[in-house]
Amino acid sequence: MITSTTDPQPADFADVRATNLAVVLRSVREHAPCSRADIAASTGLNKATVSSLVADLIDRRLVRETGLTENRVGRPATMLVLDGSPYAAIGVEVNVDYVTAVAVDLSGERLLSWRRSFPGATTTAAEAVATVAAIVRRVANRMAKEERQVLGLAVGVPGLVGADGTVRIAPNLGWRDADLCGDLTKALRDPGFPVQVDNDANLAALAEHRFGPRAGTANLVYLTGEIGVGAGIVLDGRLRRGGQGYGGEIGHIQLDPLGAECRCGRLGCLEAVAGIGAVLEHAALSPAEVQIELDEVVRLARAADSRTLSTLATVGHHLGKGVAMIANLLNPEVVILGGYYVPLAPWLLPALEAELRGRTIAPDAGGCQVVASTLGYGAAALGGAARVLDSVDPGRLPRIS
Amino acid sequence: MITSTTDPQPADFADVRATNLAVVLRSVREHAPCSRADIAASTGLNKATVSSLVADLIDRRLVRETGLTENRVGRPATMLVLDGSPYAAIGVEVNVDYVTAVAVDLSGERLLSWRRSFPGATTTAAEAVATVAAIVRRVANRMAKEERQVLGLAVGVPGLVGADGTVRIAPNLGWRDADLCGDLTKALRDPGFPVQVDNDANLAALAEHRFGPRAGTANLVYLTGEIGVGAGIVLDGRLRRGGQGYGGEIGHIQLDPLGAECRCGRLGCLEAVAGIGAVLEHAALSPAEVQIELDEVVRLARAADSRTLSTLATVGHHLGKGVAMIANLLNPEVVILGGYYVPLAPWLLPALEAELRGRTIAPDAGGCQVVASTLGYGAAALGGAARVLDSVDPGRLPRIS
DNA sequence: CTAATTTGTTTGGCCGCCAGACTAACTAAC
DNA sequence: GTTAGTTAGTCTGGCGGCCAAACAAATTAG
Repeated sequence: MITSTTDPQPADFADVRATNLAVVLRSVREHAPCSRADIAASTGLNKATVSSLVADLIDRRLVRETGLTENRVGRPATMLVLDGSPYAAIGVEVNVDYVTAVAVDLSGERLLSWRRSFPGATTTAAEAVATVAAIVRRVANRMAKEERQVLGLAVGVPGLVGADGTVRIAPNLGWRDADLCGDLTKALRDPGFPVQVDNDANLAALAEHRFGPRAGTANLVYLTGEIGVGAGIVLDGRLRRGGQGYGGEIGHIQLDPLGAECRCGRLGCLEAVAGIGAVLEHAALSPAEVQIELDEVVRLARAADSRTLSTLATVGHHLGKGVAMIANLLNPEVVILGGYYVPLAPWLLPALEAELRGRTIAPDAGGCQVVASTLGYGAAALGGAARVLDSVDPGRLPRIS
Repeated sequence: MITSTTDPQPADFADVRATNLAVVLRSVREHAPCSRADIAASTGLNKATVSSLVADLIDRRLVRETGLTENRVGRPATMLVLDGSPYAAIGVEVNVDYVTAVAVDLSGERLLSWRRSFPGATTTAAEAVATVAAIVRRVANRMAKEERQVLGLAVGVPGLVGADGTVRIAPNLGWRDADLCGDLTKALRDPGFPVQVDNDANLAALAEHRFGPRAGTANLVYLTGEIGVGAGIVLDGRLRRGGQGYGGEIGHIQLDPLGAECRCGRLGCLEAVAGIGAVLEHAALSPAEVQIELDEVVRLARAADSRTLSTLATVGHHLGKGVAMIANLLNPEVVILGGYYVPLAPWLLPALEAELRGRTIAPDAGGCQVVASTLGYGAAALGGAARVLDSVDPGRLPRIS
């Protein structure tokens, strides 16, 4: 049955068509290369209907016929794949110490992936807008050169982002009430594509949900391991933001009333006792510096330096407390550690898992697995692109025929 | 656009029809009494379509014409209301100290509401099945006498309930791996209606979502204040259970590493430091006894007994920590305190709110309001009925014409 | 070369929504 | 009391999209 997520809206034929277009497009994405007959079989749609829908998608240049078929009995099938070439989606992540930009095509192929150092903590929102706009212009130009139409841009920011794309508070960037979405649109001067802004953890969760090794997992939580710690929550297959869009703010939940002081002024926040700052000796600012310190920590851990191992175990235990909260409250299938947690995962996970299993009421932690992200540092930016792709409504794209 | 929650399923005309039937039914429920023209205006459906859909619903005895109209210019309208009479939904809550059963009609009118003491802590699952079956049989007989068809039964239990209706663990009842749903179905011997089992907090959240003063709020969390504490989480308009259905287990999240020992063996669980047991002098077993103690606490609080006020403030502060976690992670519009918290709310809320506001990163706690439930002790049972009503697919009910 | 097999298109039918015309029933005002 | 105005609900025809089934196409097996 058709179920609308919010207020039930009446349906008509256009909806049926749009739904089925999306179904077929998704089927191609997941099973490519595949034939029309395969699609009909796997979706349950009639062969004739699939033919019509595929023709529509080909008209819109979302799908392409690729050569013929294998050697087997019967008429050879014309295989279909996503047509990556005519479109691109751009994702950008602004963080405390770096900016990342990626562009992907419809099939999720990464067209480019840039990362540059960025003094976020000392940059105003207005300056950041200029920087991001410059990067986006360069990406857009590159896409134009490849004759790709840019479908949209989504920017991830570590902070509270309202539904309208306004950054309410970004503690680690020092921004308040910055209309990033509006200003960026203005700075790009009629960019010809929609601009969205979202929380970085939300976008990273989307990236895992679409591109990660556990893609498609209906319930997953992504934990950013940047200077700040945030959670992106996917439940029942969709990102959940809460009423005002401020969900996932796990970083300032108190884990230890006697813990270290957090930059937010409270004591023992998860971010303070289990953030990357609790691992590194002193808070470095440039990603290069953080990277150097991080490499050093990894080296020491490999060398079984006892002080390092104990620090990492402590952080792992604290992180386990946070993950246990998530597991108890939300019971996700997977919790994914991202950012700087990734290289440290081998030493964090044992303590984390012990804590998790000891603190969850459900047996075996409710089946909750904890893994390190494999998407690299650009997860949030990639997630921005994923969000753009998610918002592609196949029925709305221009027809060429 | 039509959006399916899980894997996208193809749509056809039957789906359009089913969707629109549900839209019209819901419109009648929310705006009753109303005319066909009202429905067309509020849903955007064509007048002709609405007429056809309404005729269908009348055939299925879900909707009834009720007299004519007021005095105003133009042709008088024939008003429509939900036809409560032919159907009933049954909800039951099994808890540590009582069992509640309610039956409601389609419009949510309570047909009956029973509550009886029940020694849950010393009762095996098998005995409970017999007790519940007996109650349900009596309710079903009563409904049969009123010539109502029972649409279904949902039973709420304080514990982990799997997707198949198996009670994995109910700590406060002492049950493990009880196939409550299956056994109950067997005990009822071909009841002629579907039987579901769910967590009590989940059902109570559904009750608030459908029948409470904040009905329709897209993001709300219900906190049970029974012997145990659990959360029911509604996000984006639907109950979210997580991967295995074990979400909402907030009761055993550690709030205070130095806190009192919980019956689960850990220290400082929310349930131990902010459950009803932390308010009452000693854990009483029968609801009558709990009620007497509770009344005494309320009396003392009214009389401004300093020890009582300080106890309630402490519990309120702890509860505030828990609610702050929820607000930070999920950003709901409302958190509803239920069960035994309700009569204590006037003294709990000030401390709770102070803690909440101090611990949430979003300004003004992300717009999160905390209120006491007004649905009474039968919230979970009522929610069971709500769950049955939610699963009513208007297209599936028999046509009479 | 024929049979078997599989793909994808064509045809006709059906169903449900919509727009607009039309009928129905009432109020208001002259 | 008659006429105009207003609102409710039904009827008709058209359209769009899905489906079943027949058919055409392209290949392998024997």
